[in-house]
Amino acid sequence: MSHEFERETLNRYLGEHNLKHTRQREIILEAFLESKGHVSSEDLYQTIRSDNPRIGYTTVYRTMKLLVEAGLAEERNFDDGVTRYEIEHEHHDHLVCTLCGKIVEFESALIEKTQSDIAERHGFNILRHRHELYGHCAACRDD
Amino acid sequence: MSHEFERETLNRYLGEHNLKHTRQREIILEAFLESKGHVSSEDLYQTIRSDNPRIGYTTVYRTMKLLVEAGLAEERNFDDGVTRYEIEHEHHDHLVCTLCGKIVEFESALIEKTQSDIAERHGFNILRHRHELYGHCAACRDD
DNA sequence: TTCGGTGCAAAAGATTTGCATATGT
DNA sequence: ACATATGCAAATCTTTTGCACCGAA
Repeated sequence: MSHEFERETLNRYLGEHNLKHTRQREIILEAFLESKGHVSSEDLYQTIRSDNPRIGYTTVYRTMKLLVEAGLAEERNFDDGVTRYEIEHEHHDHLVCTLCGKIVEFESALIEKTQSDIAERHGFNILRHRHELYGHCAACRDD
Repeated sequence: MSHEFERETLNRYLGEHNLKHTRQREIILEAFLESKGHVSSEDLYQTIRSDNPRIGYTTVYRTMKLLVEAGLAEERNFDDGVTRYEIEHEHHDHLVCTLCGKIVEFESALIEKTQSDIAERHGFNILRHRHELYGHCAACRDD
């Protein structure tokens, strides 16, 4: 899947919301799509900076929020006080290595089902959840 | 269970670590134990303030970290940028109402087991995890 | 007396906001 | 032309630190 599809989604969103298609937004979307995911606005700002010194970090922060609004990005927090973004795709949770920072995605229908049961039992209507397992990955355990 | 037990735990900890037993620490521990749990340092500071205007918020922040060290408190974060503390007790996770802020604890052996399996499958050695379900509680859904 | 503790003010770090200017449409 | 976007600086917000003074042991 090329990036064309994503870019089109953004353009449609911009059009539908009276927002302008700017060079900065294009550059930021590009950098985001090319990232491995789980990048912070600061990461993207640093990456973009070298080729585009005139771009402001404020614009990156604002644009990432916009991408979330547009449904292209999803916000994630991994307990280190930095907001990270990943390309929106099917629901999943994360394993995080606290030594090297490696992030692995996982998904469990059984856990999802159990969550629903628990929520129902407590009368809650669940809108979203966070589920993160923190520890040491195989590579780090060998050191 | 009275608070005497907890206070003794703190005193033992203080003694074992060459730390002093101060009036402030006593006041803060008292306020913490009397809270319903899931309180922030700021919450405690405000509560304590009325009776003890001379206490500094810095001391509250520092003391809460100390209580965590001592094993009396546990740190929690619920996505609103504020660190909360609860009285340390058996492991559990949380349901959070995003409308009224209500926090309900839950525990599931099935989920714990599934988590272990997933971690093992990915070669991770899990040290801790976060699992929070966000939504609307029964009371708020009725409004 | 001697360290650790406290309180204030200032610093930090991530993110947001005010505002004058620049730029899509 | 007009409304939105940008970029810089300054403001926020929560938590941490530096430092002179205080107080427990």
